[in-house]
Amino acid sequence: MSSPEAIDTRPSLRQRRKDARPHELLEAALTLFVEKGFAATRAEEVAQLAGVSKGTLYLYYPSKEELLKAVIAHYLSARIADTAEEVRQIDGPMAPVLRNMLVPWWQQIYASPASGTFKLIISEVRNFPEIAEFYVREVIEPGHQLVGTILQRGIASGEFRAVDVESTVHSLLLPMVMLCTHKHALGACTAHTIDATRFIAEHVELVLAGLLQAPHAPARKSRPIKSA
Amino acid sequence: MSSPEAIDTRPSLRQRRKDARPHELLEAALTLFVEKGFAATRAEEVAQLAGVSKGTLYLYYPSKEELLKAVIAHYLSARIADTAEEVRQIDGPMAPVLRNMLVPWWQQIYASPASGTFKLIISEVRNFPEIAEFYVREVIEPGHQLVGTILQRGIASGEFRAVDVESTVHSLLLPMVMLCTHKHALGACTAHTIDATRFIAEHVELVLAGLLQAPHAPARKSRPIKSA
DNA sequence: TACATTAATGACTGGTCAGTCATTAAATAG
DNA sequence: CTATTTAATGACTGACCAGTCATTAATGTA
Repeated sequence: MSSPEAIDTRPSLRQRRKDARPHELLEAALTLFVEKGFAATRAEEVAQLAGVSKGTLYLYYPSKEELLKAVIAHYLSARIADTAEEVRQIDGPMAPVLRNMLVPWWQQIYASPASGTFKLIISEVRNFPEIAEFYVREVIEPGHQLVGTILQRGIASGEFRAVDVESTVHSLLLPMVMLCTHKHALGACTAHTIDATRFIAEHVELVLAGLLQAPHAPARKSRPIKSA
Repeated sequence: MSSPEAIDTRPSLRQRRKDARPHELLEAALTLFVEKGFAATRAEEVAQLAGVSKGTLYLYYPSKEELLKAVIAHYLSARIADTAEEVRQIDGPMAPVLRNMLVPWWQQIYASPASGTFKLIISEVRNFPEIAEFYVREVIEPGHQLVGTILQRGIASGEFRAVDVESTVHSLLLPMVMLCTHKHALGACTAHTIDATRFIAEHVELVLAGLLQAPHAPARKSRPIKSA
């Protein structure tokens, strides 16, 4: 049962461990950085959670700060670009795109550990400006581009009202980001929970209700508004 | 010009300084905790920004942690309860309430230093559970109660569609909180800015468009926006 | 078998910082 | 003017922790 060739393919337990370490360390680091914050997390805790000693951590990442950057970079290895390509190839009404692509996309993100990156970035960007640059370029801009395009196409076809695109993109996305952030902040330490799956779907429906052209909306005379 | 009684009223420079110190320290602490995070801020920095020595800081607050709690408590000394009372006394349609009370309320919060408390709480609650409890009781619950009541009254009168109240409250508020958070995170270190005043108004309009019963829906397009 | 290489360790070091306290300075009282 | 009280200081201490490196253990090789 032991032909010489067979032996060669076996990468040895040790080698396999070694290959897996960087990822295990990143996962442990994400968990702790999100939970306690970067400054309040000790390097040794990260190592321990990943099942190695502190020395081993520094074998793979030269400093705590580099570890942080690696965490951010890893968990953003973007699906956004792919999704943008998918959307470009769709034609027809945009409402189903929001319902059937944006909603599950966010539901997945929310459920995954990647949801923690938002809290992490919010808490730490100001101390690490490089992260800001990276994050804006890799996540915010592509994301806005994507949703902005969907809205513009809907407006162009007459499906949507001619709303302010910039604001509406924020109206769609900010609650999602806040929801992910909440999960790892207050949501993690009180009974005050939010039914995320439901909220994501409901929110998109509400925005859609505000976006879609009312069938025959007669311009309503606005009631006189009393100043407060 | 110097009657004996007049002398008595003068509280002496030193006394006035002493009275002002706690607030000056809180302001300095808020600024730095929001900017750098609690763990990464040195007690001496806070003292320096408030123009005193480290020893003086510890004369007024027994520990860094107590200082943090005092900051949160102080900047939440709530306007929410007052607003709730005002709203209770209003009758008639609820849309103007959202437009004329909620919008300026958030615009004010956004512009004030209090906007930083959201980032602070997000970053630090998990390390200080007492803060969570306090914050839920003093801010989240009253806030939700207030907005929830407005929505319910609108639905009861037929002004609004019968949406899910819980989700809609979140749809209204989460973006506002995220906006304040953004101001002190990414917004403070990149060119990627959001026109907050405008967004707040537009967002409420968008949600209202989704809320109002279709027949009454004001198919108002871009209404003139004053750049603030 | 002995030797070489590579992975992993954890005791140690140097710097940092929360919190203290003996001392100084200012204000007030007698 | 002297004595007393009160505000403020900043040098100091002890704990903590990022990052290092001499040592150990495991694996591979001859």
